[in-house]
Amino acid sequence: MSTQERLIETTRELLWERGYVGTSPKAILQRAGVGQGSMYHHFTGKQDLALAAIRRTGEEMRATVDRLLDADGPAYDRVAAYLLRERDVLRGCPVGRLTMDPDVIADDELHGPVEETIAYVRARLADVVQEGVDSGEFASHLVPREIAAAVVATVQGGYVLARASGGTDAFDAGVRGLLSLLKPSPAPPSPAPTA
Amino acid sequence: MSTQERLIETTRELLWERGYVGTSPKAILQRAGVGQGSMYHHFTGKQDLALAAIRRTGEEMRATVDRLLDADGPAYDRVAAYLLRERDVLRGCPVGRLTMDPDVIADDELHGPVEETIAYVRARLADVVQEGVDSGEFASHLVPREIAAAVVATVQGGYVLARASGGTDAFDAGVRGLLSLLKPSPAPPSPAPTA
DNA sequence: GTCTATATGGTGATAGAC
DNA sequence: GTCTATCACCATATAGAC
Repeated sequence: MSTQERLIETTRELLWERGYVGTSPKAILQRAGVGQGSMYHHFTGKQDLALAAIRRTGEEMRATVDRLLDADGPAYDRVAAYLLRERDVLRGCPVGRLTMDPDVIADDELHGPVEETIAYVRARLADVVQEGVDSGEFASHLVPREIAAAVVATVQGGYVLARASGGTDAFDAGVRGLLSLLKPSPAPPSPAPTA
Repeated sequence: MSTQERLIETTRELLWERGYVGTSPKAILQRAGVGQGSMYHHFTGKQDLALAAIRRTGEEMRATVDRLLDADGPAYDRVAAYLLRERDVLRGCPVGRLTMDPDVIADDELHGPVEETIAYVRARLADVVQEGVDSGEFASHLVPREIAAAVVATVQGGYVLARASGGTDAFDAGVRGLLSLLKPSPAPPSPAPTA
């Protein structure tokens, strides 16, 4: 792996662990095993390097969401796949956590990819919910973009609960709670499910 | 207000805005208009001052939750009151945001009041949901502590969505989405609601 | 490309005068 | 109680040798 790659990957790790204000160039260089000169050769500074790292993390997340939601099957199952996917719960969301970073929010460049990534996930989930409403799988009074927001919020907030309590149970509880609310009723005998 | 009070209140503000790693003693002193000596007279250091600030913020939050959930009325209305209460959405949660702070999570003293406060809110909400299940207001298959976790997570995650998008709409959407899922069905004619 | 100085200002804490 | 040194160390960036 090139020096530049190592810098980006190490920055991604540290941004995830400690956020932007909590990550110093020095810490990145030490963990990457790279000298200071290399970083300022490939990037203009901390912000520029963080930008490359955040963009890549955003791309990765969008790809993951695509993979989960592009699957076949009922809308409920795809939403459930998103909610139940394997996660490093106690580490939190590498994109979402940046929203609590004052220097990220204050910087349009850094804020951009964060905003786009979260918006993308919400939009893709809203589409799936819309399909579920259209097919009669979900109640017609449900508003897809509201349900999508609730789904993403449950995940993002689940990380908060998990980290607050020091365990993953709270995350799982929130997800199960939401799924229990979302689950299509046991379906009265048979009003032609494939209609 | 005493110097000590000013320090605590200013620290609460800065922890809310910038988190623990993003807040320096110097910044606190400047905003509070206090010299360095005063801080080290009243507190042993940054951690000690932050602890006082976090404890107070936690107490305040527990009091707010008590006020909202102790009200009379259907469980749904009380949960809705919690979800719909006035909030400074774009500032996020002064307690929840600390869970993303690596130095808070790594420090048992600082972590303590954060954990207790979030656990308290979840427990109080779970009690309300349990009442709703017991009274038949909510479906019997719902698990109170799971619904409570979903409710708190929706709020905590709603802040993330709001800050990511730079507006409060996403928060409101998530809350409305959850409430639409939670809302007791329009109630078939009249199976004695006060039974 | 990568390295090691070097520089300026911030961080977190202590010392001791008033 | 509050203030102003003072301190050792870190943060971020630049300069220039190799």
